[in-house]
Amino acid sequence: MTKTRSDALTIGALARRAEVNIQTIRYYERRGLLPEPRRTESNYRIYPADAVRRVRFIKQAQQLGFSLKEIGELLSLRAAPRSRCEAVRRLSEVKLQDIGEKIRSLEAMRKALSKLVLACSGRGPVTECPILDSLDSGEWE
Amino acid sequence: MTKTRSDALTIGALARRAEVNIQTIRYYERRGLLPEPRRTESNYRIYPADAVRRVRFIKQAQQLGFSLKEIGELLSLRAAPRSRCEAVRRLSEVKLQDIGEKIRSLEAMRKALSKLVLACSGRGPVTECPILDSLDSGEWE
DNA sequence: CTAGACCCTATACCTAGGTATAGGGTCGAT
DNA sequence: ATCGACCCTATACCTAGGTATAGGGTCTAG
Repeated sequence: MTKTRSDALTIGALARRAEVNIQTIRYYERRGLLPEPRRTESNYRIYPADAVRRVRFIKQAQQLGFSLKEIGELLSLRAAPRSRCEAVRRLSEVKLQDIGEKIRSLEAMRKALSKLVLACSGRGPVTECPILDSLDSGEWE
Repeated sequence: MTKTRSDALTIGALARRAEVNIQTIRYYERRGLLPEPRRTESNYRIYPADAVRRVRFIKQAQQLGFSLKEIGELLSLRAAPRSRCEAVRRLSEVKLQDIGEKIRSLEAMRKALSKLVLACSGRGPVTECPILDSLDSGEWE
């Protein structure tokens, strides 16, 4: 009793299973992240069941911080049988560096801002607010 | 010899001193972050010298992570003589929390991705790449 | 046979923070 | 008087990642 291949999906079914909006599927297709699927006679898209995995791949990669453009590169690498794992690792390392920079930048913000918040009693008129004052003078740098 | 008030600036001079694009000044005006300045007879904007501080205030606040919308709130607070420093501190605390969340989210990304990079030898064909594999299966969650 | 749920394309709109361009007018020096 | 540097408005464009709408066609259950 092998499953006969009636595991084909309409776009709506794919979107529900992959937990994205229908429009998002079409958008990914336009962006080249999903291949153009077969069509029925009435021009409806029909997807094989494993299209769900493909969409989830994209979502997972986004959660790791990859942009859609970068995800396109990952997918091309995956599709090219001659490519080496090395290339994937390189993209990932670049992304790790990006993430590190973002974290550092946010930590600098946090440090500067929390210093200001500590300096601010919360009492007193806004004209004496140390937060506004320092934004004005740029002292906090 | 007090400086006579010929310290008025054209938009270009203001932009140069505040180190922003001319278009940015006009954009801030449209967004309500800069008040509409006086005009010459020929309809040129003219700014008092301390408009430079105002623009820098905006830039500094951006560097602390405030959006232009939030900066608008800070500026309104500053302009309202009855408002209390308390309100400024509240906005800043909310912003600190935002920043903290972003950092946590980036750290989760970093952790997950660096685990994958460590698992990847960089050798071998892409079909055996542990990074791509795990994106596909979602195991790394 | 008709209502409702689905699908199609094309186009516009959204947030956020700007930047660029077209088609003008003005000002100062030579 | 004319050249270049400046200014004006209005509008379009940009990145990133979608979402919404208009105006259609299709499919299926009752």
